[in-house]
Amino acid sequence: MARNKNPEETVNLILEASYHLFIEKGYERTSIQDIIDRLGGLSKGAIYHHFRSKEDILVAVIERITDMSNALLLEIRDRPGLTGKEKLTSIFWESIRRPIQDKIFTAAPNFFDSPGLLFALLHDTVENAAPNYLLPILQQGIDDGSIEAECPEQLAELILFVANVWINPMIFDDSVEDAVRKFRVFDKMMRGFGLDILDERMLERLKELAEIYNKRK
Amino acid sequence: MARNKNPEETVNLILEASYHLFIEKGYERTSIQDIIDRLGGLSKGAIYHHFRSKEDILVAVIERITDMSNALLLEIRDRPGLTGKEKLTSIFWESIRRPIQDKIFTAAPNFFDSPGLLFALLHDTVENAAPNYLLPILQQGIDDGSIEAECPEQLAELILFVANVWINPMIFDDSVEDAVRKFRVFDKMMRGFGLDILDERMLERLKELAEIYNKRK
DNA sequence: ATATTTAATACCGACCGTCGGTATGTATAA
DNA sequence: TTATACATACCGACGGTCGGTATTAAATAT
Repeated sequence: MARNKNPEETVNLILEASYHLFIEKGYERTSIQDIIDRLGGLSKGAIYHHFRSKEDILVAVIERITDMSNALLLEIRDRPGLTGKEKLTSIFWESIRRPIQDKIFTAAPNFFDSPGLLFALLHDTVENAAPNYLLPILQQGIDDGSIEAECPEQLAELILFVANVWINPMIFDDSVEDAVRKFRVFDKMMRGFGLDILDERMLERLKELAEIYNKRK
Repeated sequence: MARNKNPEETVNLILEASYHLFIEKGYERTSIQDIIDRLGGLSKGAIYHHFRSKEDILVAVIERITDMSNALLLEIRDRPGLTGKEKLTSIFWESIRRPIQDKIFTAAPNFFDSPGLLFALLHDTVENAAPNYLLPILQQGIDDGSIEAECPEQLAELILFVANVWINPMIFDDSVEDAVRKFRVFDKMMRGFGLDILDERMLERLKELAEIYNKRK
């Protein structure tokens, strides 16, 4: 392949190809050669010019995914004119209304063949998303009186944790009924913390999603 | 190495060696040669006589770990003369009193370098532990009136999920205070489900554990 | 301004060591 | 004698390296 004047494009191409391959085949089962083939013309040397290792590519890909999935949290956190509780409600409603991780979950029926990806999301949840995005929202809620919490750091972790790793993959559950039950249990958990932010509108939308995804199997 | 009269011993040796290596170095970074070296004398042919692949060894090792960590659940589930709620309390108290996963967590400061292991525990939680061990206990509690739950299947999943993946690794948290906060949030969550099973005795024991593990770092 | 040199870098592809896995052989237990 | 517990030589594929080439931008000279 001819030399590119602005190499960022090449980096993007590599990441794009790797992203799809990692999701389709899993990280371990994707070889450098696979990436080269998909890029059609780019050489091994080129890849190793831009990345130090295969794992380095994975890290960059994961960063993309987490950035993408955190974009909504970031935007809502800084959205003006809302109470903390309203922001929390917005997060759940909007992430259900237009599921960001669509591409990941739909394109990757063997998402669970790639523990690395799931684990990376988990790691990001604890190290980044919870303290930097959800915690400030809870704090604001505590300040403006719309939320009550004794240990907001841990509560933020728990909520994102359960939402990302337990609730989110529910679309793979064998039945819509199970998805609804998960939603109810999650709702009860949130109410236990004084957070009555889930409503019937969300449940209806959830059923829609569950049905759509179930049909694809 | 000479031929062993009962080959089960050889299988055990292979699993034992692999178990430690997987925990110390992670699965990916452990080579078959590493296992051979650790076994001292046994050959590659021997290993591939007893196992079809490296992944096959991993599966067997994971089965050992999950069996070990489920042994307590199994025993308590079938323990006679207790209400469902009392059994639930027993699970938490006894798993804190003598932490089963001691060996895993202490021997593996890079446990999180092995997403595969963590993921396997997670998978076992959803597919095995929750439906086969915790759910019957919740069901019994519902029957004998000591527990109230609308969706026991999902509740069992959630509880084990949070306990295994969020609470259990807390010993690696930077401070004892954070561990205590996690415990409080978890307690509040359980009380939200009408399960007031955690008490001060557990908290004290937890502080002990957290202090012990923190000193090792 | 234009031409020439220089240094940096985007990219190539042959090559290397290591890995998981296999084929074949040998010794021992039943 | 036959099945099996093990040994060993070997294979292809893998991640990664390295010397080299082509292209570009910056520095310098004209």
